[in-house]
Amino acid sequence: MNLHILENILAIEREGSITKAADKMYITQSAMNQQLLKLEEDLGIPLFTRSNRKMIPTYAGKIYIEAVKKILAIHNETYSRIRDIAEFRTGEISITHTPERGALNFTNVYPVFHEKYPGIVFKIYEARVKEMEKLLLDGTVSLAHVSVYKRNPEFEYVILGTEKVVLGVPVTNPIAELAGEKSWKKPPVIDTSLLSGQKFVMNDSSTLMRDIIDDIFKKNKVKPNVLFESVSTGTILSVVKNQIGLGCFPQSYVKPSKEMVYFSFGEALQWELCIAYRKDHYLSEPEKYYIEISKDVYDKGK
Amino acid sequence: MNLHILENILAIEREGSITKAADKMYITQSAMNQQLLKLEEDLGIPLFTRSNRKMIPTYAGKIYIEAVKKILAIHNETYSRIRDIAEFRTGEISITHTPERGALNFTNVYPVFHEKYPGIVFKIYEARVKEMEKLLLDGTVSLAHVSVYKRNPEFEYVILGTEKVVLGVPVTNPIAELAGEKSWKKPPVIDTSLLSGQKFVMNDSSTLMRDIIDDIFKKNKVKPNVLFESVSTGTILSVVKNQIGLGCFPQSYVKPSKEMVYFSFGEALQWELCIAYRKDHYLSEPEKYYIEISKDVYDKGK
DNA sequence: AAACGTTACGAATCGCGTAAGAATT
DNA sequence: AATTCTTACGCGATTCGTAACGTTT
Repeated sequence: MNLHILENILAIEREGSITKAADKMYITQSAMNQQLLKLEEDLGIPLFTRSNRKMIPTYAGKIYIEAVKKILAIHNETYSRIRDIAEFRTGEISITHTPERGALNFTNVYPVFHEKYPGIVFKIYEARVKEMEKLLLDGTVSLAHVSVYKRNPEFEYVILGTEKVVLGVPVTNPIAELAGEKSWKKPPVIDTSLLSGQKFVMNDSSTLMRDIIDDIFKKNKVKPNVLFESVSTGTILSVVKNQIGLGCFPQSYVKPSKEMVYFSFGEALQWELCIAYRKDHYLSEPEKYYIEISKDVYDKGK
Repeated sequence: MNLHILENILAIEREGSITKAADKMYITQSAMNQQLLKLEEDLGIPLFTRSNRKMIPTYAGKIYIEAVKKILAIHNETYSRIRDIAEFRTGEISITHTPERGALNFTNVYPVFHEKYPGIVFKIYEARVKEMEKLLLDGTVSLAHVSVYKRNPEFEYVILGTEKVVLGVPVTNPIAELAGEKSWKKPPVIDTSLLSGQKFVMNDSSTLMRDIIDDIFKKNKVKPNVLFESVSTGTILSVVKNQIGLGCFPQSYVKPSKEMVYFSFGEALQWELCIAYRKDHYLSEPEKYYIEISKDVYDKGK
């Protein structure tokens, strides 16, 4: 059944006549009549009482007409919304990032983006790196701000930059002497054999960071003394500053400090900061633009 | 465009695959695919991103799907309502009557009616007899409880009974002596020549009653002295009882009274109590039933 | 005679199924 | 090789317009 019949029914009611309604809708009386008769047959009840004077809706007709009005209202609104989307005037970019990292990046990128696409809203999901893959695969999210240690062949990655993992050591720890004056500028590579038995505030086992650290410690046969775990990089930093134990965090958190010094793990321990999306995902113009300015903002930030 | 596509779109989303959705909906993958492609072409934007893994709704797709859900909800509700109407389980009878008369009849008829058709509601319009014709003709109302003095060829009339017009005369008026003891049982016919110059409380000129009285007075060259007019039969009765003047009202208001006596105008002044409807109006089963029991109730009331 | 709804019929269009193609796993 | 979406093509159903018919004013 053709959708036009819905509008035509309303026309019949408005005009009070099949002939007049047909004229208004640019079809023949015959077609209009056939549409109405077929509809009435389908419903099993007349929608109008035929009077030579006028087409008058029956009780069923009134109910049907009310429904048609509601449906057409929804239909029209939906079509104009979708037309807006097609023209990038409105839309949604769903993106996921980790609680600590993404928000930072996002607040720098968003104002520039909003300039060009004021109608597009971001739907932000916070998730650990491991969960992000699920969100990308099931379509909950189209983009993910992610630190990549091991790539997944189902995804495409746009590299914003690389970041080393840094080891923070309290100044009161004997190891700290090996760091030199300006370790915050260029952290020297640590001799991992020194780390066995050291007290550590570890990243929570839900984090990618923890996987990576476990990985490198296992390779180098380091057995750390884990005091406790935390998902928060801030907590880890403050534990180190308070001379309680050693901790690992991304390079971007490094700042000159009197309470701690920094070491790196060399090339072995670094990851890529990426925006990831499914290989089969069609990138919309706004999404492409978001990725572009993310790269720009990251480069300027250096 | 076939309406089935709406349900099919939801199936594609649910199943995450055209093939599976097609199986569920008992059509071929090909047909399902063609429907989706055509719809997407019409909208000018894809509704799903094709992944070998899954069909994932795009942002536009999500919006479309939401709209479809709303539309199908309205559609289903409407169809079940209309099915109920077709089977007389629910419905509406729109009827008009005069403020004084109809309500009385209606309260007697309604309980019996409700027994058989509990789902049918009455939509009651109060109107003067003269306005009733408009309401019937424009379809606002399908039935009218009406007192018929002159028939209209556009309407069909079901006669419930006839009713004479009665003249009420205060006992203190000299004419009252002519009435005899039990005028409330059988009002004697008045000699209209006695009425010229008498004080009258007249029915309002919007009423059919007034037209009829004017008619008969003109024929008999009676020139009444009109004190004032009222639409309310109750007012007229109380004026007569208070010995202020004479008044006319339907026979059904006659009761034994110490303050007034009754006369009739003979055969000349009587009308038919009817239920009227447009000749081209299709009477539904409940409407037919309502008319039947109206007749029954009227007959018993006598 | 004019206006309007209904019906008959042929032509154009639409929608579906079969079957083959293309791409991915 | 198997699965899934896409495309080609032909058949059958649907829909529309022309035109005639029936009824009312």
